Amino acid sequence: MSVTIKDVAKKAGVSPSTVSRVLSNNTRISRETSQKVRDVMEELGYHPNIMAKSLVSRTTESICVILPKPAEELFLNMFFMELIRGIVTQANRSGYDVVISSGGSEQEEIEAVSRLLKGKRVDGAILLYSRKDDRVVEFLKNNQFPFVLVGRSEKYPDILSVDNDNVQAAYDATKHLISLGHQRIGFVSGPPNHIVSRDRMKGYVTALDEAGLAMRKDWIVEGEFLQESGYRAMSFFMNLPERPTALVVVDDLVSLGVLRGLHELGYKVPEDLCIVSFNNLSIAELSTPPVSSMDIGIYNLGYTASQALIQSIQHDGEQQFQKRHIIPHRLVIRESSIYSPPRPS
Amino acid sequence: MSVTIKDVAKKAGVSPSTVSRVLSNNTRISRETSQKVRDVMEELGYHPNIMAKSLVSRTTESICVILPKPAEELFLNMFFMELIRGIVTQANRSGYDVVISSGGSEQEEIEAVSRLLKGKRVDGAILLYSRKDDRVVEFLKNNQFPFVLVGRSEKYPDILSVDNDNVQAAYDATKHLISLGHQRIGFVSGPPNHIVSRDRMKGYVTALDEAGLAMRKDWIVEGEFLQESGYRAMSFFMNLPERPTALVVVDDLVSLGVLRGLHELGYKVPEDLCIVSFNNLSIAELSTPPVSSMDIGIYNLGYTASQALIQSIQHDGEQQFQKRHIIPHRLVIRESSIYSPPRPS
DNA sequence: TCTAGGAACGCAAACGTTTCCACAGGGAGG
DNA sequence: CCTCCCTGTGGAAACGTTTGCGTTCCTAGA
Repeated sequence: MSVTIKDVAKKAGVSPSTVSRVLSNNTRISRETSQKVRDVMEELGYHPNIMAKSLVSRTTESICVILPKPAEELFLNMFFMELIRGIVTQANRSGYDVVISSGGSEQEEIEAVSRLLKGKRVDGAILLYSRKDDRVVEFLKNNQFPFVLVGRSEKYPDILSVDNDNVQAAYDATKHLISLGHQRIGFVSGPPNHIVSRDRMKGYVTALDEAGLAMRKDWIVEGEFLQESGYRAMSFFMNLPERPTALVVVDDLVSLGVLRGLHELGYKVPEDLCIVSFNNLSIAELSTPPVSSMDIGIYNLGYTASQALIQSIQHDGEQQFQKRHIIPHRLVIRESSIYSPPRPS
Repeated sequence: MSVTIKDVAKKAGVSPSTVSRVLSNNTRISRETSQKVRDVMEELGYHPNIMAKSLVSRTTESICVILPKPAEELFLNMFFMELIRGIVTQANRSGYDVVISSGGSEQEEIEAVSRLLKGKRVDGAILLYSRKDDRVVEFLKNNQFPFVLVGRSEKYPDILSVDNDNVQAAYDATKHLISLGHQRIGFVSGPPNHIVSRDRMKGYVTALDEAGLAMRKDWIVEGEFLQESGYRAMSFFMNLPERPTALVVVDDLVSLGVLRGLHELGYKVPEDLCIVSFNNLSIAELSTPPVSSMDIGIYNLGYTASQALIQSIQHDGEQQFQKRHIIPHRLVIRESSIYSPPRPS
């Protein structure tokens, strides 16, 4: 049927082992033989059978990435796609393939990952989410499978992971507003049980502290990572007797809600309220007005995760590699935060 | 090392062949034997080695999807992710895995697909884009590899493909504006060499024709699938002596540009201009105001593509299956088009 | 009682690689 | 001149399955 290593061997007048060695760039093969074999491979249109190779070499040169369950998916599409691009690009560059698996329930995820890893279809896995007490992490850890987590696990701080320094990022974002002269800065947060909400809140508070500004409980609102959260926060904030002049918002999507809320209430951004948000998804740039956002290097997160995983696969056992990778963030300043409030009397 | 079919056989007191037959739900295995084998598999934590299986059965039970080159990627992330979700969900449901491959140049794409298909890593491929004279399509066709195209190929109309009826969709969108009483309707198109631009333009023109409305060349603007295009189109349209009261816009992203342009010029949507656009990406819902958009069932496109491909893989040769699949569209009406113009004098 | 045929299972050959071991030939060192 | 090592190559086993064919046993029909 298709042309095998034996066909090439026969035609080139060598043994299959020699052809195999040419394939793997083995030294100890003479220049001439090597070239002759390569010519024959070209001539016959030979492509090595990856399955056969994997079977004997016990390595598949591919990794899998588990998409989180679809519950909270919709608005995260841009985020994931960017991440996947980073992962796939790096993996391909290292000669690895990427298998995508969609998670349903946590149990289904475990079954999928189990089938892929125990069935030796992939050499390792990338996990895209850190829920609290993640059983998938536990499963992978117990079975000694190579894997990397994009995000942070509170329960297992020592596992291979790639993440941002969210505390510092929020600190920087807040600092930016302070440097513009804002003294009354609010915070629209995400769900309090999410580690990222807590980290960003922490950075916000630290920055205020350091600047000697008051941290006011009524200027902090918790919600979901949804547009509605931002929308609702506005009707709350803008009805306060004393209002903030600037806002740190935990996510771009929430910012969109903030923007709409302000628009409906007749307020202007940035004149009435300055906004800095997080993640720098494309919607941050596309909204009216464009909103300043903390770029967290999503592509880079994926790229680095892939790199770290493959490294840990290839140098199995050696523990000298870095466990936690921190991807740098960078504030992208746009219209929503280019206004300084009038000096307080 | 890991537990194989032989271990199970030994422990269950049967031959490897029997275990294999249990695995494939072969009849002619007695209930008791089958159950005993299953118990042992459970007990030993057996997982079949997918590579070994593929090697002998000559089928990998996986497909690949080729992401288009990153040039025009950025704003398409949401689109692709949704598509991929559909693909992966259906594939997994059919017991298939999905390998993602990122295209660089067209040549690189061919090499990737060649390696995956000739190397027998995957059984078929999904192509996500129809450029004109696509060499990848040609390559797959010539090599008789199973594949499906999401979109339409002008050069090869007879290949397996999944697409929308863009002519009809544009017709429906335009009709919607007409039924609101609009008589002066413009069209913001994409690149004229894109098949989708032409199809949508055609539907727009047909609807106007049918309603006896004038098709005016100066109310049609061609551009890119970019926000800037919409933005520029506005400074053009709104300076016209006679302006349209409604606009059909070829893509949600372009609509965002339109929205921003109008905002800056001080016009209001929908009072000054109604907008209907295409694709119904999440940004259409999240913008201010939310814009009416023709939902083209992106997830469904992916799901159906995957289904069609797997079907064609499994029933190789039999030609009785549908070649072109059309995914239904559905207009989602939002604020941007809930205004009827004053009756013309 | 004999035989045909079906049900349940075992044997062994593939699938296309990689890799350990063996081996031939040649040059260098003693 | 003999041995040793090194270079370049071939032989063959192994990786973990599937599957065609063969075998055994049992039942039913003649």
